[in-house]
Amino acid sequence: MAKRSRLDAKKTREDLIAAAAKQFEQQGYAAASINDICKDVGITKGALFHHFPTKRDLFLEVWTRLQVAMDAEARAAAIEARSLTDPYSAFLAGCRVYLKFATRRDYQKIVLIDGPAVLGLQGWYESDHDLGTQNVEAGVRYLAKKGIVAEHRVSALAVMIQSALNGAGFALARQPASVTADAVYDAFEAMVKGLR
Amino acid sequence: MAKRSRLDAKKTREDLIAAAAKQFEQQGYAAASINDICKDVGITKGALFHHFPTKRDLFLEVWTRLQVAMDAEARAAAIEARSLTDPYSAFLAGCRVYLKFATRRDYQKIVLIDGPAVLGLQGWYESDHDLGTQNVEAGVRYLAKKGIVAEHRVSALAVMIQSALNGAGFALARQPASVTADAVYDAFEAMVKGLR
DNA sequence: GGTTTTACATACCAATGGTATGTGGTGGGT
DNA sequence: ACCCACCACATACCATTGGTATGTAAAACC
Repeated sequence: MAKRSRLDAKKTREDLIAAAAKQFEQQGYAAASINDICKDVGITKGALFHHFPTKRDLFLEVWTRLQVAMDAEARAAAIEARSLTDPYSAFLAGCRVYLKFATRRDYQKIVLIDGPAVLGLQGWYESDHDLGTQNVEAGVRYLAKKGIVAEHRVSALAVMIQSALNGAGFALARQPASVTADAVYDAFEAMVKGLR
Repeated sequence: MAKRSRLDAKKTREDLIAAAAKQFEQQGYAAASINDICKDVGITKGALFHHFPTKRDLFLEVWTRLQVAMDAEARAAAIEARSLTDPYSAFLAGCRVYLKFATRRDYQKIVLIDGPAVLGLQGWYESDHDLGTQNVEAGVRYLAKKGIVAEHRVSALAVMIQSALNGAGFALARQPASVTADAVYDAFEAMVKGLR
């Protein structure tokens, strides 16, 4: 039986993450089977547990990649908007990206739904990979510096704004949709504008 | 071995729900063992599966009871506030109760964290037991009737307001707390007031 | 008072996440 | 060029899990 080189190992790992992401999205974390993931990749459990010591660690990897992707896109959007217009628009651009991710099925199932249950309260908040929180808080803090919102409300507002975006994403995923993406974004802007 | 009467069966069922609630809160749904719950009550699995066809059904019962308790308290507070002052204060009183529940450990773990993962998107939204959503939406709809918020934003705002309260509850439970309950109230009221 | 139904207990099952161990190939050191 | 440690898997196995099938004594009903 052909044993693989280090380069192949990296590919195996990537395949594993891709297969896991698919299973976690489609079946949910609990229903996603380690055996099924291995079958998808074409390896055995021994290989999987060689790359990831536990199912939770595999999930964490998938979770982190989604968060990093969201972070990158949000930062890029915010930076572009800031150079084109003003920092306030930049903040809204970041929120728009966040809202876009909150409507994605994989992001919903993995990050928003199973994430808290699998990683726990600690994992959710203590992890410095919770980039959504950091970005939103940075945005609100900037608004405070500009005098748009009160300084002492920054933390509380940031938490609530991020949660509002999460909930909006859920609402958009509901079938049949009682609200549209445009309506949500409109309402969100109205809410943020009211903070002045 | 003494077989129980129907009155004892009711007690067994209640004991089962109480033990399950404790386990679900302390261990989380996945880690909570059916065997442990049975051991707590002093019965066997046969009895448990006689009362609840599946672990999920047992969880649903615990989940529903929490939702009903929250609903009752929120309605009572809103009704009292409305008779004392105005409908706007009544809405805030209801939100205050919701926020209080969102800081409770059992409500967080069972309803907010494990709830979506166990019951799924369908169970979360399609269930007519999601009283939190219904109450918040009713409150916002009333504000719209009074001209405080735009009519076409009712649904979107309701979802975001409820999620904002959820997130605020989590933040308040975080150790060490980066925000206080008063600060959250203050920020929440400022956000809602801005909607006019 | 005999029959049905209720409220459990007992025994068992397939599947799960995880572990312990085996093994062939690869790469670095000399 | 050779050796050997290590890497990347495979194989075999395990305890525990949620769930089922069946048994059974007591209660409820006609």
